[in-house]
Amino acid sequence: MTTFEKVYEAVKLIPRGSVASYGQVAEAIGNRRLARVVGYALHANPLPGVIPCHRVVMKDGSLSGGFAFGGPGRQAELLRAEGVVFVDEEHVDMARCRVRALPLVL
DNA sequence: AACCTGACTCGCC
DNA sequence: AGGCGAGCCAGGT
Repeated sequence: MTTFEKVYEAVKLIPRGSVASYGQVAEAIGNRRLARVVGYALHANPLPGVIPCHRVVMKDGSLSGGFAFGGPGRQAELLRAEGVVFVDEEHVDMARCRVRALPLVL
């Protein structure tokens, strides 16, 4: 099981209507410091249609930026469609929508 | 095969 | 309080 695959597994476990920070995903695969790799993993091989990468945001709730998958605002659009609360146009309300306990991926 | 870099996060200055 | 460096992995040059 490569680190990338673990990342994908963890991200797939994020429940609908919730978001997780890169750090949380990294934590879920056993290493918080892998946060960077988590982001790179999603960028390198998004496995379109399988991995809800729109549910992964920075720890302060900010989205990845306009260069992510569908295009600028696409991520926010998808998240809102799932009922995720936004504090502003590009910041998720982490206090409410962040996953409480992301299962550990082995 | 080695080096650089990239959707991050935290700790130290 | 804000800026910078370190730690992690994989893929391209």
